Amino acid sequence: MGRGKIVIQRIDDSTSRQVTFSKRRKGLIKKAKELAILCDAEIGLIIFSNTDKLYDFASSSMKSAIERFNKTKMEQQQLVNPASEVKIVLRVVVLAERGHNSKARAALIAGKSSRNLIHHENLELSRNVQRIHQENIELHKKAYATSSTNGFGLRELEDAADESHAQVRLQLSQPEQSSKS
Amino acid sequence: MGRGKIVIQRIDDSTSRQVTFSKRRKGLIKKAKELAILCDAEIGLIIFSNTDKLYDFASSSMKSAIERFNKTKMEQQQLVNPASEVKIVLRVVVLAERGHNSKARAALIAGKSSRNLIHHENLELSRNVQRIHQENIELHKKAYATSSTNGFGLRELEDAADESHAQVRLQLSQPEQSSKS
DNA sequence: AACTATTTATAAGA
DNA sequence: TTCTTATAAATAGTT
Repeated sequence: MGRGKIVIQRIDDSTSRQVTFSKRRKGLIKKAKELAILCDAEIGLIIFSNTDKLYDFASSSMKSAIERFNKTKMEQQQLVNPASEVKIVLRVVVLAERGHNSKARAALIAGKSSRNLIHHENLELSRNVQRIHQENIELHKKAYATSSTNGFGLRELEDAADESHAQVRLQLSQPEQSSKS
Repeated sequence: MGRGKIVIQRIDDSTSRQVTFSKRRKGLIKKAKELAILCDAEIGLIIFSNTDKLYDFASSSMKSAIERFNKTKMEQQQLVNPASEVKIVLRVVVLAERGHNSKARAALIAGKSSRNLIHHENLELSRNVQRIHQENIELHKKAYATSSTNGFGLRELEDAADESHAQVRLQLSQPEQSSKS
């Protein structure tokens, strides 16, 4: 959309790259805002220039968008994952063959009730999968919680200082006066 | 850009909202891609429809974009924060006046060497700020590390199972054969 | 930093 | 829904 058509490939000239970046970044953020408002969508947009400068837009907050993204991705993973339990059982068999699990190995060598063993291991492993997954979810929660509910983070200190600003100025001048009198 | 001009406000009719969302989302992602290529920028774009469906684009990976975003925000905070040290000192004075710090209060009441005390507290608090900040940075690192280097996460289990897939099939059939012979 | 000729995106209609 | 098309908006190259 300009005097001439362009091909979408890296702009070599650094000056026109910078100019184009400035124009298109502005346009992109505008369109992100419009989409969020028009369609009631939650949007998070992160842009780093090739000079490492950060520009971003979030319709609610970037934290919210990222958390929702991670949550959604994790749920999507969970829907795909039942297959992995089967794979894990297969892996146990391989490990058993390689001598990493003496119980399984013995059963394989004996060639008896390998199906029962596999079923049994399957149950145990399913529980482990569930546990590990739960741990991951909680680690994620904790990870995000730490940055905002640290209890005595810088945000809290600043807010407290801001709140009592007027009083602070008063208090600072009083000791000087009393030591002179 | 259409048959008529529109005002940027939530589209009430759910059908046209859906149609507009579909068109504009596509346009937004296209423009994000173009900006990334033309200007060699790193971009992460997260879009949730009002029906909770996720659409996203990342020029490298969303993980990379989010980590870089968090890292940059943290560094920006650090640059802004020297001011907070001053504020924290002021807060100490306020707290002292309120009786929360007997040492500081005593000095304030005596009206002597409050500047020395403040200077002293400043040094201590600076160290605390540094420590808390470092803790935050490490918590962040840890938070991101846990989701990818859990050691025995599902990814690792799946990869290991995938690797030995062919062998697994062999191993599964052998015990059955040997028990029949 | 503006300008404007063109291209591109898209609102409304089919 | 998908396609069409008139029109609005974005922007490439210029000044």
